[in-house]
Amino acid sequence: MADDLFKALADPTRRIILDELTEKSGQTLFEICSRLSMKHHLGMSRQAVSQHLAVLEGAGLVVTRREGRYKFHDLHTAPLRQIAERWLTADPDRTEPEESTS
Amino acid sequence: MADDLFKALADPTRRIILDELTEKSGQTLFEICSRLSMKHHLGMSRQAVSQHLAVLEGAGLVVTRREGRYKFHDLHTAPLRQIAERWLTADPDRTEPEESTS
DNA sequence: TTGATAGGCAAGCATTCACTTGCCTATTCT
DNA sequence: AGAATAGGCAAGTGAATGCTTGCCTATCAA
Repeated sequence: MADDLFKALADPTRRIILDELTEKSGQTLFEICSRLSMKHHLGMSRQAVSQHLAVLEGAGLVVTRREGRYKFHDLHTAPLRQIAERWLTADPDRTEPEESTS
Repeated sequence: MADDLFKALADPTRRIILDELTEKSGQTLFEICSRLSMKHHLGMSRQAVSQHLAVLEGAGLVVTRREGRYKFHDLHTAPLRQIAERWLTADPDRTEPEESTS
């Protein structure tokens, strides 16, 4: 379960997709495709992006809803919350938490 | 740079190593090996574990110090802090942050 | 109904990745 | 010095991963 999450985040393209969905949630596959192509110069096939979205959905980071022939992809950040906390609990090196916790 | 971090976290064995270093920082390679074998029933060669530690060190999650013939591995959680925050900033679905932020 | 748009399925390919095996170096103990 | 301990380097292997290509389904507009 957690494995899917970390594996999903392991790919740079998928992280960019999350960035784009953060900027604008509820995008279609084609919309994400063109954003990757335009903004990030990633010339990938539509299927490649579709597969990435499937992985993200499998990890629970993206939820989808169908409307007619459109399928909208929404970001779901809930699974991210547990990530860092797994090792930050015991936290042996609180060297630079931030500049002076004001 | 961030790529090394996410790639390092993508492997379940490496995450367990981080768990073990969280429980007790400053372990040697052999100490980690036997913990993986005993507690987690992971019968891996010493080199396999060594390679995992190299990946974790490359990601900045583990720092090492040599003393004589021993090499101690310490957890360094600083890189973890930036992870979740990357997509939690805009945060479109604050559904369940925790039970009532008291 | 025809054509265009939005998306899906599945096989194939090339690279990456985790792990092993074999051998080598460095430090410590007797 | 010699043996044991702690670790490192590098080539090889099998499986997983990212991506492509080809074809198929579903919805909407003309």
